[in-house]
Amino acid sequence: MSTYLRTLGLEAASGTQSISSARLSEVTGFTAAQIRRDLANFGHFGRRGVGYSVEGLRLELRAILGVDIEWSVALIGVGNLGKALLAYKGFNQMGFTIAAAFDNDQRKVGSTLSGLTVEPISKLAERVRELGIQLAIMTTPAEAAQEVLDSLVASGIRAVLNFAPRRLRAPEGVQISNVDLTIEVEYLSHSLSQRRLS
Amino acid sequence: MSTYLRTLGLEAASGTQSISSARLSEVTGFTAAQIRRDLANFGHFGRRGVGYSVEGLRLELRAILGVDIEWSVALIGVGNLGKALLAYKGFNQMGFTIAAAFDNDQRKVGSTLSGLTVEPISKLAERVRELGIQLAIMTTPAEAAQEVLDSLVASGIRAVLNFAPRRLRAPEGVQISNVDLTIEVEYLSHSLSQRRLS
DNA sequence: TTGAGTACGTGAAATTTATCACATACTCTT
DNA sequence: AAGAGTATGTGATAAATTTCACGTACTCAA
Repeated sequence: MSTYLRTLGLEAASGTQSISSARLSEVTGFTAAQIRRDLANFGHFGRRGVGYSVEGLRLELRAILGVDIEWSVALIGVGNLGKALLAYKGFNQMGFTIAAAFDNDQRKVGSTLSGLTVEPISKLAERVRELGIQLAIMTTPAEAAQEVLDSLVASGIRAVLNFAPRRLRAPEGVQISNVDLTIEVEYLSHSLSQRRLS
Repeated sequence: MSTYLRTLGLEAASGTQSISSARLSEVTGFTAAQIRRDLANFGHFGRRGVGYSVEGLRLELRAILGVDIEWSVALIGVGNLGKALLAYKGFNQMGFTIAAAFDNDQRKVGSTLSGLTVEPISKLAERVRELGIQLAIMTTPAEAAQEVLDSLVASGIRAVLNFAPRRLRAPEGVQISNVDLTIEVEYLSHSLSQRRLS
């Protein structure tokens, strides 16, 4: 659904009013049937013989993805990856505002990055409450990850995007999404290796 | 398979000789049956009644994933994300060496980052040949992505990891893996939204 | 108004993926 | 040596996902 929304953004920018599943298929690479099925799952957004209204579908998808409202996000771990995410405009465009940044390294605490002052992790619970943060992005070292997650859960956060290469244990009701950058590269090296053999 | 390999690394570090699918299941979160199926797909690595040899399985998985040899990688686009990836040690640990970094921004060309001098994209084909690069990571802006990919393909690269939020068109035989950081966050905001409704 | 063209939505079929359950094979103790 | 315990590998089964194919609904031109 994210991909569809992004594609619709491009289409809207180029002035298209209406779009068919066939056209979406061309651009996104999914099959047309797949796209129709996906969309029909959430409601009847299209008109037969016509297609989908670009603007209408954008609004629907925004609501489905929950990006029709602004989300406050905490970022924990201001290493290289953390800094990159802080500066990354894609989140803002999608309605995610990184409202606070935390790190345990005394040398980083107090410094300003992309307009945010880095705070110590001990302030986490307090700031989460103050700023109404519901979502966290973890870019901590693997060793610290579980401990940080426990703090996050304790402060009431219920959705976490984890970049640390470690599977985390969280109580029921806390949603964790893991991103492992090396997995993707390994997939490529796997297919290159396979190709070599055949 | 990547996850299994990473888990085995941890187990090896803590001195375990042999590991069962049940134990792997605990740590990785996949079901034991799933793990056995996955592994059996590539060969008979385990011993009944005993389990898998941690070291033996690591070697097998390394070979399967193609990380039993060193890969030379080119990085194109030295923005924040590019810098983060350059400094990211996970790639090195897995046998990926970023051998060259490229950018089209004149202000960046010539600067040194993580021990690499940034080169202009015009040098791409030449350097790919010289360094035997087979794999590229693209962290360019979306607008430049397709053009850069075409250059990469022309210079003989056949596997690309793309962080630019745009679906790329590549000829048959060129493997492209897309990473879109916002998709993961949107998935979380989607499930938070759903939860609110119920 | 009618007919040709377009394109969604969706049952049905096909394919893929995951789970179950157990025969097989190994280890260790008595 | 035998029996109890453990754990793989894999047919069979179940579940999920994708694709096919077509009825339905809309547009436009003549």
